[in-house]
Amino acid sequence: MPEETFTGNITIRDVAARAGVALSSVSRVMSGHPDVSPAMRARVEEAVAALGYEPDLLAQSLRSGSTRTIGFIIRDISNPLYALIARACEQELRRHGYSMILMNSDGSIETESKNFLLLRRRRVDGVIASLVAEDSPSVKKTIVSLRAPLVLLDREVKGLQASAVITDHHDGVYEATKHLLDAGHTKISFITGAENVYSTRNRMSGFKQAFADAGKEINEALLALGGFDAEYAFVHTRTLMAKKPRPTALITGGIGSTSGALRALNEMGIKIGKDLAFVALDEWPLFDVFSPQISSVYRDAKAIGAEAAHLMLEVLKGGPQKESVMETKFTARFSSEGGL
Amino acid sequence: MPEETFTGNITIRDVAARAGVALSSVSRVMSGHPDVSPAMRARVEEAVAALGYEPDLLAQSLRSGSTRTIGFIIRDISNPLYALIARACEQELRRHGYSMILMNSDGSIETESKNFLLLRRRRVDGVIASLVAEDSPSVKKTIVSLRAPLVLLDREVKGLQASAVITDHHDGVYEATKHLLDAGHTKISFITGAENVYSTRNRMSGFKQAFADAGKEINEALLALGGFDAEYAFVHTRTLMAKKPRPTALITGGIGSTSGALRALNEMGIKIGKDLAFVALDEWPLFDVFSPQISSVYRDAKAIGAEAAHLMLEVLKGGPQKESVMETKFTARFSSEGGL
DNA sequence: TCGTAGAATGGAACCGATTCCAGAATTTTG
DNA sequence: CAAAATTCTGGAATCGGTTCCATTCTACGA
Repeated sequence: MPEETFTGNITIRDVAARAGVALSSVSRVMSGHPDVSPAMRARVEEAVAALGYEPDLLAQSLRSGSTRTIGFIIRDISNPLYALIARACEQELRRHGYSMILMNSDGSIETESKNFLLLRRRRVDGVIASLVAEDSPSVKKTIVSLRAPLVLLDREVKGLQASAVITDHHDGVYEATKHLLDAGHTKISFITGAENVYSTRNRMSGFKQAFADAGKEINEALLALGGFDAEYAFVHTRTLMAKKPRPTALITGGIGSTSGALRALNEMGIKIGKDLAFVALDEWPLFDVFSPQISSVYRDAKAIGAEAAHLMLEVLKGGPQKESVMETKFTARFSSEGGL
Repeated sequence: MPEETFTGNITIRDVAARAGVALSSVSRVMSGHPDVSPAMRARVEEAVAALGYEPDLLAQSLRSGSTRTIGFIIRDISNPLYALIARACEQELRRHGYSMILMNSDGSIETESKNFLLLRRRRVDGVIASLVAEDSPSVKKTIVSLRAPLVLLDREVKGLQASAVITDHHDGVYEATKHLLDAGHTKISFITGAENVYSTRNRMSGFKQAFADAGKEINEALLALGGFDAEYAFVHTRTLMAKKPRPTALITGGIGSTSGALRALNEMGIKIGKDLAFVALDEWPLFDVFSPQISSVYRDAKAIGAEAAHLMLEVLKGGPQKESVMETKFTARFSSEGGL
């Protein structure tokens, strides 16, 4: 009987000693290697069970080169849309034996860059990310240096090897805009992030298409495409709503924008669905319960998260990189009435 | 000039070769060890810069025994309260060089247990968790076997070495209940999770105290203390609201419960603030913007997350385990009017 | 019966760092 | 100026596994 000291953790060495076999044999049994006799398997398994041995994932990772860990970088987990995506993604990754390291970039390119660097040092097997911007050369360089598969969320970066889960905002926004135009609106405001990310460009393309099809002109002065955060939307809602010919309708892109705009409108005493027609892109939980009920362009965050995980697992299995397109759906509710 | 092949990663070996020194010297320079001559430091730093060397965190972890990783186990990251906590916590941990592995337990004790086990195999330096239940012996055993510091969120487990961030729900709930009792309500329903977690017990204690101080009797049949999920609240709201003498007021504990209850009330056509006085424990983003405006017992999720990180860092530095108490605040809004 | 293919096992190198220990170089002390 | 103390540096062991290679043993066909 070997001198097993139970002060530290039980290692493969302890198991080998107890079973009276070589380290390599224990390893083979644990990993299900075919070159193992039934007798050997039984002896090792007995020792493993008796000692309660569990292989150290750190040591395994160092040797095998795979950490079974995926980095997940988003702007802000407290954004309910991202939270739903993250949850579905984590569940799916976990089902396949992967863990998720979560990092918030807080909307800062430097933080985002640092996060990528750190994930590289941690040797993660892959990264799922929603970039702050698509046109940052430093982030791009960092990503290339990762040499690990990448899945982008609603982003398109030229010259980058990556899978992506892309939302087709175009159709949803087109329907929403058409809905407003049909009701007679032309002074339509749009508040969302900058056009250096796919989602904004794609949304604007639906917006423009609707105007073009209706033979109407977009009033560029009513657009505020500068940031996804609530603060930006708050400030610009106030500014836009103070203009001389006031916009009669407002579309906000993203939950932060919607949140900031609603707060500003509330403070200004502007009632949506009455004084102003309002459409939100992306939904809140309980959109259908709270009043005023808000017209929205919906997307299935849970499906997006699961799909991101699938694309990642696919590439990790040696499969090809892919781009999945998720759809959006416009629902007219009370908030998009009135305003004229 | 050594034969540096740039096919793989740059290791400490490459740096040592280029600088013409021993591995140990490079290691000493990198870790800021005092026994290093200025000349040595300069040579090594030149080589590090020239090669772009970054130490492998995996290898460092294996040797040093510290992964600089904290596990974070919660029921559901898509719960906005947890999302805010997680974000603040991650930011704080990141500022101190730690990364966060996020795991959802989905309200299942088995999943929670598996998560703890996995975190142990990953050799995380600590775990921050909001347990599904406090009375599961299997989870308790698993936690003890972790032999890593633990910070509990709103939980008290007897005979467990752990720090904790505890919310003082008592006072907030007391005020809320008093508010309802003062208005003349006695048939007050309460829907939330089971009493095998601290938060429910502490909330019930405030609830009971208010009744006692008012000299009124609690109607036990109007309590539904069985689950934090929306589905449970949905079902029991329907049942409770169908009782012969209908409750005139309803308190829901937690965001899931509130969500399920609101949906049920909406379907049943019961208007809060008019047909029923309603108070929610924990807030949603934009509680003050949506209508009907909901009376609530608020707690600062951001502060809770940051505090959890602090407690963890404290213990990792060798400090003592502690328990921090966060306060709650009741705000009466429109939803708690009417009902009688 | 012997040579050889195949199965099973042990030994050792390796993944990429840290750290202890011994020895060389340098400085201080008597 | 020799001995001792101090400062640096290199070598080797170690963390806990995986995997290649060589060796032994068994079974098979010629």
